[in-house]
Formats: sequence, structure tokens, C-alpha cells
Amino acid sequence: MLDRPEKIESDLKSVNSVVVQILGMFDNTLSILSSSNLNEIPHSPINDVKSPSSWDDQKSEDSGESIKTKKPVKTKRGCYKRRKNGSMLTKFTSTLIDDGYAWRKYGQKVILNSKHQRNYYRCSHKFEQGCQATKQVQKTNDEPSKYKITYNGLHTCNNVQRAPQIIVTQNPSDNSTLISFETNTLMENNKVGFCFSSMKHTPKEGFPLGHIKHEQVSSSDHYTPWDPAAGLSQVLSEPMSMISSELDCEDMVSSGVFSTTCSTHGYEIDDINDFGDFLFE
DNA sequence: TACATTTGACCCAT
DNA sequence: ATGGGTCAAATGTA
Repeated sequence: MLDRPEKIESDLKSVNSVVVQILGMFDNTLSILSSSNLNEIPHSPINDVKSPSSWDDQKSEDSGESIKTKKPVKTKRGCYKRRKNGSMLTKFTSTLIDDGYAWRKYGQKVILNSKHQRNYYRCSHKFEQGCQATKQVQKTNDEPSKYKITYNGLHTCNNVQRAPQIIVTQNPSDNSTLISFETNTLMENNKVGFCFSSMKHTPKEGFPLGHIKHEQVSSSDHYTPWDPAAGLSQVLSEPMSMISSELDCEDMVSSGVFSTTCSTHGYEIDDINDFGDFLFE
């Protein structure tokens, strides 16, 4: 089907069923990957969390000896493996946006050479569903201030918002077939777009009200639904008109996984070869 | 009462 | 030694 675009147009139902099958396969693959990743983390906070009673036991054993002089015990409070690489996405924005996921603040730190504190959020479904997604929000020193939002890890929770749809297009110039995980519009673009978008969109807390009251810079507190947890792909999933109007040159996304460029006409993918082991050609 | 936020302590990576 | 990420008790809020 992908090789014969003329057949696609005349047989859209078949295309849709293939798309559904592909999505199902992606779902299975992602769930397998996420579960195996959890097993591989040697000192995952989740795995290492001890019950309060056992922690108390630990403390009682420590009595009479300085905690600092003790050898680190892996199951102690605060013990974890700092994540190094993984999927990381950084976004600069002039306004705080609601990405549609439920976040829970778990920390706040003063950062060296930074005027503002950095806030730490984890997915609200971390313990419920083992979702490892976290994000950091920090006001930059720029004038006017912008927000640097760094996302770590992908959402593996079911707090998903929209059903992804794959749009298959044919690149007329080079005969390559493009698969776009679009939301609902055809992409008249020669660039490849893909999106592991979420299933349903129920706006959650996004940011605590305190942040809105005290830290929001813009007078127009507009919250743009955006799903950075799916990497740059979510940005690509929006209609191109939306991307250019909302992100334009003001907001910028960078990622350790994706290499991206920003233009007034939307986003381009410079290198998609790092998207896991998937290659779209 | 349940859930979210605050904040000092703890520990890892550099 | 230090900065930064996370934990969890204390506190706040609905």
C-alpha cells in the first residue's frame, strides 16, 4: 500500500485498518519497553522505597552514630540513581503552559547563578502506574523572564489525552513514503512528522495555582495544551498553522533525542535517526 | 480526611 | 567539596 499511493486513495478503509494495526503494535512495543526499562533500573526510587516502618528501624539502628559518617545504605531516604541521559526535552517559553498531564511538585531548589528557584515535578501517577516522567521548571535570568521547562522520561501512565492518527503521505519529489502521526489533519509537508500523541485530553492541574499567581509573567495567562512528554513529536502533531502561531520564534524546543530547528513556518526535524531504533524512510 | 505543597535533609555525580 | 535531584515529615487546602 505504501508503495502505491494511488491505491491508498481508492482504499482508505484498508489504510485505516493497517494504521490501527500499526498503532496497536506500537502500543505493545512501548509497554514492553517501559516495563523492561523499569526492571533494568538498579536503584529506581520506586524499587528502593522502604516502608515507613523499615525506615524507622533503620534510624533506630543508627542511634548514637552520626548519619553522615555512616556508609551509604542504598535503601535510605534520598537514595536513588540520578538519571543521566534518557529522553530529555527542554522548552523555553514566555508563559507557563498546561501540557495536559497531571504533575505533582516534589521539590524546589536554589540554583547557582540563577535568580530564581528551580521547581521539580513528577507525574501524579508515578506510584499508581509507575510513570517515571518528571519535569523541571525554572525562570530564566532573561529580561523579560522566560521559563525553562525540562522534561525527563516519557509518560508511561494512562493519563493520555488524544488518539493518535497516522497520516500516510507520499513525497512527490523523492518517492519516499512519509508516515505522520497527525492528530486530524493532513500534512502538506515534505518533512517527516511523527507523533506518539496521547489518547484523551483531560486538562489536569498543570501548574499549581501558586505559580500562576506569583510567577506568571504574562498578563494573558494562556495555557496551551501541549504534550512534551512525547518529545518533539507532539509539537509536530499540531496543525502547522497552530505551531507557527503559538510557538513561532518565541518558544524554542531542544532535545537530547531530537535535533530540531525553529522557523516561523513550524518545526523541522534535522535528524530522526536517534528516535529509538525506528527509522522512517 | 485526603490529597497537594513546602522545605530541610539526604545522597549521587562531578 | 559542592551543586543538584529526590525524599518525606510537616504543613496547607478543599
